[in-house]
Amino acid sequence: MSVQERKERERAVRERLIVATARELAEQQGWDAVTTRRLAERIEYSQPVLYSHFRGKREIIGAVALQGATEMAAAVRAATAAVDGPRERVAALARAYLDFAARNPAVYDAIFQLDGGLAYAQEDTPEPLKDAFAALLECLGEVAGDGVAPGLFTETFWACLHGLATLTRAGRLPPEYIEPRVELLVDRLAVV
Amino acid sequence: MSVQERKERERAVRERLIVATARELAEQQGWDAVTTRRLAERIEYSQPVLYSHFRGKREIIGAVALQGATEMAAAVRAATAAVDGPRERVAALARAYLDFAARNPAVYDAIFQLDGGLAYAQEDTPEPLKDAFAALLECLGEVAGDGVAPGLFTETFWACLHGLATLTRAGRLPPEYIEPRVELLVDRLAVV
DNA sequence: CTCTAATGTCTAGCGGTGCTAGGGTCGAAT
DNA sequence: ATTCGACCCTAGCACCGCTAGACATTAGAG
Repeated sequence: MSVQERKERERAVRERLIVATARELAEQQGWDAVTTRRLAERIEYSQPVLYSHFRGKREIIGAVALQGATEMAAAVRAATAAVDGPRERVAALARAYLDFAARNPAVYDAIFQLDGGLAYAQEDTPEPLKDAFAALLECLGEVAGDGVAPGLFTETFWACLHGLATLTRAGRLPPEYIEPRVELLVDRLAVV
Repeated sequence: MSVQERKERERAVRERLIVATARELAEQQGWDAVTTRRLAERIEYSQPVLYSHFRGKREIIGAVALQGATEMAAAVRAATAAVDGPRERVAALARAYLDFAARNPAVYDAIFQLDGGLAYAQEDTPEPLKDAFAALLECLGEVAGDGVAPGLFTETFWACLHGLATLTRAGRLPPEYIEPRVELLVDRLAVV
């Protein structure tokens, strides 16, 4: 029995190695550079090994996305936990979100831009994704204002942050003035 | 002289055919399906002909993006021109924007998601892109409110719309409730 | 301890991609 | 009529995601 357990353990280690390597490579050189050949070479196994862990490249992206979503939820909670006052808490959330996107562009893409084969906004949505939304909801639900559903407010606010994050990173928006844009969003959207 | 002119005319026609075909194919089957081989086949020329018009696939995407930006600017202006009152004008703009994105997903991607090799938010930005932003600015600048620069306000509002458009289309947001989200955005962000 | 069977991995290859070199054809100008 | 140059196509490169089948290596039975 112990032999089988050891093998499973080793397989799990290797699977984590694949995900970590894919993420690293994506952050270093972009997702285009994450080819199955290069990835296989970096983990020092042949290509087919990747397919014994994942159905294909898409699922690898999905695995990175789930890992990233967990981290993002933690980052948002950490940034908002110690802040007093709903207005400042929302501002802290917005900064933490945009900061995460700027510091982990490839991971952010995996979560929100690329096709990782994940279900979104459904009941079979993976837990990390639901939890990331929940982390936003916990903070943003407080400032939805009367007559506005917290979920709807959270979705809308989130969409605004997402727009800022993606347009900034894609060079569609000048990268300075991030802070005043955040201020504008928070001041106008959040009802304190 | 006339012969040369005719040839130039024919070249221009063919170039438009390439762009139109690429766009059509992208809207029908997604940008992934727009390969140089398929595109060449559809225009009934061989692949190298594409490269006598464009440096590569990226530039073809860029050409579709420019065409789309022009149309989008026109759509926004048309939707807002006949509307009275700044608040309703902004709401009309938002709906027109999201409607354009929903009706022309591939074109929207070409403009805002994909790499078409275009410069954004710089002085050498192509005119159609500048004009599309100007179309937004004309309407949104009115409702920036005191102490907020019209440009900054427009960028931020636009980012919100972009976030809604992309998240909705990527299945990250449930597609119903588009209207209440727009109402929320307009009511809170626009100062009338 | 040996042999068999199964597990795991690798090599090699398929059909596809974006892109390009080089040869050939056809029309225009002399 | 002939030359010459512009134009386009065939064929091929290196790479992609993915997989079939050969090959070790190891586990477990006798």
